Amino acid sequence: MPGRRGMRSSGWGGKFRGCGYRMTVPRQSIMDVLSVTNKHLSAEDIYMEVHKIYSNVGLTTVYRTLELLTQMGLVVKFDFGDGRARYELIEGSKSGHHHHLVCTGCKRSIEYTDFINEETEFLERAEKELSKKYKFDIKNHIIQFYGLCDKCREKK
Amino acid sequence: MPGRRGMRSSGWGGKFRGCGYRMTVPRQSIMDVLSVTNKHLSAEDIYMEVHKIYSNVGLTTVYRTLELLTQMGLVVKFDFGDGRARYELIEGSKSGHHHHLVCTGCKRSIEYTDFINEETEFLERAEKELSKKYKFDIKNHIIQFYGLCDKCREKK
DNA sequence: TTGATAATGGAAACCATTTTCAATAAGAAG
DNA sequence: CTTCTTATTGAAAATGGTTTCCATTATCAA
Repeated sequence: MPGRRGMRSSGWGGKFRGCGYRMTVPRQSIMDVLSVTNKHLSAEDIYMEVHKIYSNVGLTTVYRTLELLTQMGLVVKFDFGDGRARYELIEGSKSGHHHHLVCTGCKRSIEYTDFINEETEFLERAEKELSKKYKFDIKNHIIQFYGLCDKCREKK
Repeated sequence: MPGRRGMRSSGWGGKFRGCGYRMTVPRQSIMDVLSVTNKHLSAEDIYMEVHKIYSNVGLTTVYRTLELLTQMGLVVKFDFGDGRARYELIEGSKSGHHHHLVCTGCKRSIEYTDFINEETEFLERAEKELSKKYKFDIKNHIIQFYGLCDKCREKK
């Protein structure tokens, strides 16, 4: 019976400690929120979600953890132009790899999963070569298409 | 001898008027700055540049114009994570179509033009199909790779 | 030239994100 | 289990890029 007692669910702790960081209650609960959702949440969204369970976790910590996760390459930070950043766990259990269509009018975004296979092939090669050429340790990527959604188009 | 008298250089005026907007001195000067540069400038960068010639153009107007240009699909707005947005004229005379490698450590970005041809083929098809499927009027796109640059990697 | 109204600029307001700092808790060592 | 070092945290205050307000000015169709 491996790992009784502590048994703090998922193995994120190891990941953190492996990078020289500590696993804490706030961090664990933020990971929980991120791995359960299937949408891109803002820092405040996450804060409110975490708050339901641990009402003493502060918004500041949420921001700090999100920054840390981004550095570690576990999370991607998106900017859809509405003034607040969104975060997604890479390969976030739920919705698989995807990209976004962003409306420059209402700033809403649509997630799409089309072409992912063709993309992957192309992106993997690009990633490999760019890493070498520019001495970059590439952790992840984003592709976003900008334009006007159905509703915003007819408004104008 | 077509268009004497006014002869205000480039044909941006028509583009603006065609969309129901007016061509003004601030707008013209912002377009001038954008079409001459070959790097992604922040609103303030543009403001300072414009200010050299027209010291009475306000920062507010720069923001407003940039937003307008983004809506019109003439400009792309980038977020490299350093807290200020960057703007680039599409097909901005100088550097051609390109994408960015963004360092999550120092927030600096590297512009690359590799793979653009292969990309284009793929993206055009994606753009066409996504437009139809999601009823989106796609104006442009971005691709960004995130990771750590050479310097930031050895720091940690 | 004129008039309707789009566009502007400066100052004030916004508000997401960051910084500060004293208090707390993770985890290695004993 | 207790101790000790120090990473982490939370609350409040500060920051600073971007927006909003509004009286004034300028564009351009008629």
